[in-house]
Amino acid sequence: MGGSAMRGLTELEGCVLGLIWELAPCTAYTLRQELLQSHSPYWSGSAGAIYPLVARLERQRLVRAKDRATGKRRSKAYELTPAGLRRLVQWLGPPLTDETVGVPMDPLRTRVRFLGALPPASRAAFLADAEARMRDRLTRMEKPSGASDPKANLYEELNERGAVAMMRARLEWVREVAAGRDGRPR
Amino acid sequence: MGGSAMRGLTELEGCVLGLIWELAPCTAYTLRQELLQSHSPYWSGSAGAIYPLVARLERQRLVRAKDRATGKRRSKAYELTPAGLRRLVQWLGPPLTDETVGVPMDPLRTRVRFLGALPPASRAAFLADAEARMRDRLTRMEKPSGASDPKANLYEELNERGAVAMMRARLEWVREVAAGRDGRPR
DNA sequence: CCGCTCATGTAACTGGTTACATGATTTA
DNA sequence: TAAATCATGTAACCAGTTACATGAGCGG
Repeated sequence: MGGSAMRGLTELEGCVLGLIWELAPCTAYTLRQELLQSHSPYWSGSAGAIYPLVARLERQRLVRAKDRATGKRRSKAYELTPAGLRRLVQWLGPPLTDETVGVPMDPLRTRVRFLGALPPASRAAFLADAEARMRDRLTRMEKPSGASDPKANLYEELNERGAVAMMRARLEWVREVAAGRDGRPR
Repeated sequence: MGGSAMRGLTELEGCVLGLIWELAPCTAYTLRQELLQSHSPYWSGSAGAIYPLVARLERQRLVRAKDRATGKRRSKAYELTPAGLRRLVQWLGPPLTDETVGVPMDPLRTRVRFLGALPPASRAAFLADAEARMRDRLTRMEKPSGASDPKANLYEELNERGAVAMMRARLEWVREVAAGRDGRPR
C-alpha cells in the first residue's frame, strides 16, 4: 500500500509536513514565508524547493489541497491527510536515529578545527568576530519574546529556547577557545 | 587569474582543504577515512563525493598531487599549493558569514517543534529515547580522551570539546523539555 | 497607469548520495 | 588460493539552489 516504495522523508519534507499540520489549511506561499522568516534559515525557502516538494507530497497523498480561488486568483490550501499525519508521526519518532541525536554539523566548529592554518593575528580576529556576531545574534533572539508574539504553541517556544541555549553554549565555547588557548589544566 | 570564476567553497570542500593542509601529503583514501571515522559523520565520506571533489580542487590548482606509485599500485598524495592555502585562509575567515555563526540546523530541535503532533504518551517516549541516546553518546565521546590519542593538535582538541559542549547543552535542554513542559515561570 | 507585493510555478545546474566496477595487496 | 581490505574511480540519481517567467490584485 502507499504507491511508491515509501522512502524516508528528507529533513525539509518532514519539516514542511509539520508546518502544514500546524498551519492547515495553508498555501505553499505561507510555508515559504514561514521558512524565510524563521531566524534560522538553513533552508532558502525558495520557490524552487517548496512547490515541487508539496507537489510530491500531494502525489503521495500525504497532503490534499482545497482549491479556493478568490476571484481570478488561483490558490491551493493544503492540509494533512490521515496518511500524512501517520507519516509525520513516524518521521518524528520514536525511535530516533543516530543522525537525529548525534552532534549536529556546525560550520563554526569546523573552521575552528583548522584555525592553526591562520596566522596568529588572524586567529584572534576570527575569534573576536565570532564572539561579537554571536552576542549580537543572541540579544536579537532573546529580546522580541517580550510581548510581541505570545508564542502560539508550547513546542514552538521550547524549540526557540533550544536555539537560544545552543547559541549560549556555542558562545561560551568560543570564549573558552579565545581566552585560554591554553585552558586545559595540562 | 585563477581560472574559473572562483565561486565560494562548499562546506565539504573547505573541510577537505583543511584536512589536506593538516595531513599533507595524503591520499584521497586517507581523507575518506578521516571523514568516516570522525564521530560526527554528517558527511558520508563516500568515494563518490571525495574523488570528484579532489579532482575539482586539483583542476583549480588549489591542490597538487605527487604521484607516488609503490610497485604496481597507483597512488596520488595531495598537498596544498600556495593558492590553496590562501583559499583555505580566506574560507576560514574573518570575516565570518551569518551562515557560519548563526544557529546551526538540528534535526532533534526541528522534531521537538512538532512534538504536539504526537499522542502524549509518545511524547514522553520520544524525550526518554532522546535523553538516553544522547547520554550514551556523551559518555562515549568523553571517555576515549583518557590516554589513547594525545590529540595531535590543539584546535582538533578544542573542536572536540566544542562538540561535547554542544551535546551537553542539548541534553540539558531536552531534560528541561521533558521535566517541565510547564517550566516557564508563567 | 505604474510599480509593488501576492502567488504559483518552471528550467538549468550542482554537490552529494548510493551502488557499482576494477584491480592490487595483504592475511587466513 | 580464497577472502578481506586497500585504493581509485564511474554512473545514475536526487533534493535543493539560483534565476527566470507569468499573471492577479492593490496602493500611489
